[in-house]
Amino acid sequence: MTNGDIDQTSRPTNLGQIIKKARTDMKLSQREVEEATGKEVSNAYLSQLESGKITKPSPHILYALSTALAVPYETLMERAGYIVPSTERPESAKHGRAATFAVDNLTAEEENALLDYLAYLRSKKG
Amino acid sequence: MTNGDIDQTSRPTNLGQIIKKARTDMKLSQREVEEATGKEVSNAYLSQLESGKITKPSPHILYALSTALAVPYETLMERAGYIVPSTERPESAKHGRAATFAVDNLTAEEENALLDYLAYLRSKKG
DNA sequence: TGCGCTTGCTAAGTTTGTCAAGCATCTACC
DNA sequence: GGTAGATGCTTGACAAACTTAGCAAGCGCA
Repeated sequence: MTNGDIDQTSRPTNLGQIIKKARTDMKLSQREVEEATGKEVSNAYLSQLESGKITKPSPHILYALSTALAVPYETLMERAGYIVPSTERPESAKHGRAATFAVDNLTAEEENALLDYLAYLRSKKG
Repeated sequence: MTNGDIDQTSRPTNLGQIIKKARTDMKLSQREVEEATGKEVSNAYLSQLESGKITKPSPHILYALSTALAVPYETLMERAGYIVPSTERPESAKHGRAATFAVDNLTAEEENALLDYLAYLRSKKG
């Protein structure tokens, strides 16, 4: 339909094709996958996923599929357009300096004192 | 309303409370958070999140909030009930409380001021 | 030929995240 | 008093995820 001809044999790029390829590679039917996920993903829904009618299934669904189809969870998450936590962040000092505080295991009192102080600093600055 | 009295000062356990505490700790209004996320999270939606009316916001939303509120993305994902890929078992320190400062939005001055203040606090206490 | 079973798919419905608009309350300043 | 702005919250609408029931084509088998 909306679907032109996509090279099914080479490496698939969108989520639906990844799922479909993984499933057919394992020689499973859609209903078998439904079983394999413990009914967490219905065969009807799987069909919609593979045909691209659903573009962003919830991580829960993706996790079930990742285990049933032996595809890494992160891959599916990424392909669904979700931001994948940690797992290497290229540059962005991000944790660099922040770690100073993180590593330092603050006590609750210290945390509160620092937060108050920070609020004070910022209020001063406007 | 539906909300009994929940100890707001101690460490919150559900998503809404985590978000609310992070926001109030930073002394931001809901509309300021909306701005801070570049309008990716509306103040109306934020209100529903904090009050627990929404239990599973999309990872996209959680990511925006994590950066705006300086709370680790993984924490929010976990609290929203999503499975977090890889990333060691949370068993150990992780950052729990210190992460409140996760601090990619501390300026260098603020960081130094806070570190000095922390050193001062600890020297006082022995 | 007909029956049973499987496979992939779709049509229709429910649920839920998300937003725009607007209301109620509080503060502050005239 | 009045009115202006900020803050938290609710409401109504829409879209997208997800479910349930069921259909059409294919298979083997008596």
